Amino acid sequence: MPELPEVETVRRGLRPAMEGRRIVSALHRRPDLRFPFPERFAERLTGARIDRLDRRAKYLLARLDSGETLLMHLGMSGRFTVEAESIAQQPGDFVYAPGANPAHDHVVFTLEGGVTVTYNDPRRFGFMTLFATGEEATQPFLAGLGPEPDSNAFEAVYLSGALKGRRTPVKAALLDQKIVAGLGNIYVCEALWRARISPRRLASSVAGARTERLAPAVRTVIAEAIEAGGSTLRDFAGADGALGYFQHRFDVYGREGEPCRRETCAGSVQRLVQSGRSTFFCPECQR
DNA sequence: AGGGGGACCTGTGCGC
DNA sequence: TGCGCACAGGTCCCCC
Repeated sequence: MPELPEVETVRRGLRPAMEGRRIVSALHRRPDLRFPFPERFAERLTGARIDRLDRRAKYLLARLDSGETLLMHLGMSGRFTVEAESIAQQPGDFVYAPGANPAHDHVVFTLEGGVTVTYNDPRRFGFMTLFATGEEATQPFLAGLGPEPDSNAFEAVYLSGALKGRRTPVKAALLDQKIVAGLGNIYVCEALWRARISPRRLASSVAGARTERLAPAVRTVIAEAIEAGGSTLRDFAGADGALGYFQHRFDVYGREGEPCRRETCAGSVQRLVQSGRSTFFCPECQR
């Protein structure tokens, strides 16, 4: 799945297709994804205009003029495709991304102007729900999320406080969406490499100079990945062929056995498993 | 209460 | 070529 940069890339791709358009019809082809669709899902969407498409952490939030917000999460393998004869293709726009098995087209939104937005998700870890706009603070998925990496709130002093006393490897702490919103397995590995911090180091021992390096490392890796249009791995197809090239810039993720990219380092990238998930790091320069 | 592990799914790629 | 296993971007839930 997509992590924050991929979700942001999807948001930017979907905006011209969705914002300002009414939903002519909505269709879900099964009763559930990860969770059941909410009551009267299609009915509540039909006729509503999408005023704005926002993002918080890895959630897409479509603000509707009905007073509700459509919350969408892509899980591990979710992808949106757009078919829109009426939208002139501009550099950076979405185009239909072929290759998805249509058996996993679970949701189809038909919008004004001949625009069709289809949600495809083979593993079905994604989900959609509706809530009253303004109720974000009591929404289980949104309440308690940590700051966005690009927000002023996310800086070394905050991070130091958030990691303090945590008896867990720093890698696990950075995956905790309550500490910082939007990081996933790839960008945590990349940020720790940039900050020269071992993923095995206890979070409680990351403070001072290390948080001074870690907060900007998180911020810049996410910013650069967004700038590159996210990364395109297996299940994540951004859409536009010009997008999604950040994976070519991974310093450690998926590079087991290859040389460390730090010029001053003679080490090589190792893979280990933490909490059942792969971690890639350089044991020479990450301490 | 915090932390670890399993569960939820399907698809792909690799070794035998 | 075929089969079985390991692994994949997330996160919820249960148990310790």
